[in-house]
Amino acid sequence: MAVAMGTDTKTAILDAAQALLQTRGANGISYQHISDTVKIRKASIHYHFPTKHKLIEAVLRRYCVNFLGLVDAIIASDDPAPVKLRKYIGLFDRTLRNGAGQKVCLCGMLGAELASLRSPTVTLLQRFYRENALRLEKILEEGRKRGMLRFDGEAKTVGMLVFSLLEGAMLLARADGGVKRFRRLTSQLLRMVGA
Amino acid sequence: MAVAMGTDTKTAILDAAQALLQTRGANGISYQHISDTVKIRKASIHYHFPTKHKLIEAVLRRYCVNFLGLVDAIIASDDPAPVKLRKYIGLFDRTLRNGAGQKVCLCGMLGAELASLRSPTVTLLQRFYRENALRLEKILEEGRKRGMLRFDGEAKTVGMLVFSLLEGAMLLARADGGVKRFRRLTSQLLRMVGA
DNA sequence: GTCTATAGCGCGATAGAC
DNA sequence: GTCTATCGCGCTATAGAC
Repeated sequence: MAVAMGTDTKTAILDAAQALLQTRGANGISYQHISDTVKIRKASIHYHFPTKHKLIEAVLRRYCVNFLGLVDAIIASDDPAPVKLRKYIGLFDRTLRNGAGQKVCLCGMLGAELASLRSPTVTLLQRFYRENALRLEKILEEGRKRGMLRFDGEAKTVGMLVFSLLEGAMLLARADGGVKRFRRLTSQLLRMVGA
Repeated sequence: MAVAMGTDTKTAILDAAQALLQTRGANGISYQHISDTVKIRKASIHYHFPTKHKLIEAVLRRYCVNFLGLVDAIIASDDPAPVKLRKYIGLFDRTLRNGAGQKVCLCGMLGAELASLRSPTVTLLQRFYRENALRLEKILEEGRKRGMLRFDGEAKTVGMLVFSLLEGAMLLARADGGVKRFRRLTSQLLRMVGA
């Protein structure tokens, strides 16, 4: 038996931990919370992830790979830049929708709790921010060159701005306005970059 | 003796709690942290604020009043709209600077921890967001009418966008780029509303 | 109004049986 | 790999002396 597909315990723990992290944050969850979701005793979680820090790091690492993979797929397509941008925004929109308006981007959440995180996790977070800004820069610059986007200033700066807005809008949408508000903001953003 | 000015214990606790909340969040601090800062035993804090929730609520209430007061002063001045906008952004910039790059807006932080907060605190948070967006709308609309700002779309939506960006940019700036990055983003934002 | 002492609980983590 | 049991600690909150 190579892999016990689907019901892999490690994956189930990562899934539960990620969902909890996206709603309550690192300081707001415990092994007990995870144990309540996955049908496993809290002590057993330590077999798969010896410490809480290691667990968070593992969740974050998987999240980054998955997310950036989706972004790269969007970039690799031959959609025009405005569509790529819409699809990119759709990744955040989906999180808000799937989480019943209670989840935010994992990296936005952990960014708020930065002071409680350890070095490998902080480094991963920084890389995630940079990689996203970089990919947005690419989309924006390409779109502008081909005349399908229109904005002043460096694409790099606008890329960071778009990313920062998405993280901020997600956070605030949860408290007030929900997905509807989030969409109004992202539509306005698209307008401001000429999409 | 009416008031023991300056060294009011209650105020000292609020100050310490606010600073800690802005760096570590509600779930990241304890009465012990506050006790380490203010020279008072942790049990004594309960005399002034019976529960942690009440303490957080009190910090938030004071923060909202102070912040919105500053915003109203900016609006009441006869500066042109672009200057008002710059001054408004300056409020966030100052927090980032004064906190040695470790503090974010209290309401951005608590927004991330929304799921751990109780009803009166959540309501205050929502009000803070709305009041800020409302005031930004006012500045933006006035600036556009007088031809000193230029942007497409509803001033209300752009107001929410500006506020969301500031909260998001602050959060991310702490992890990567600091005040310098924050300023690059806000300069770009001003450019995008024609300031 | 501040203190010491402590109740009572939940936490992360470990030991050792199965 | 998962369990039960438990350690040791930090937390919020309370009781009662001063």
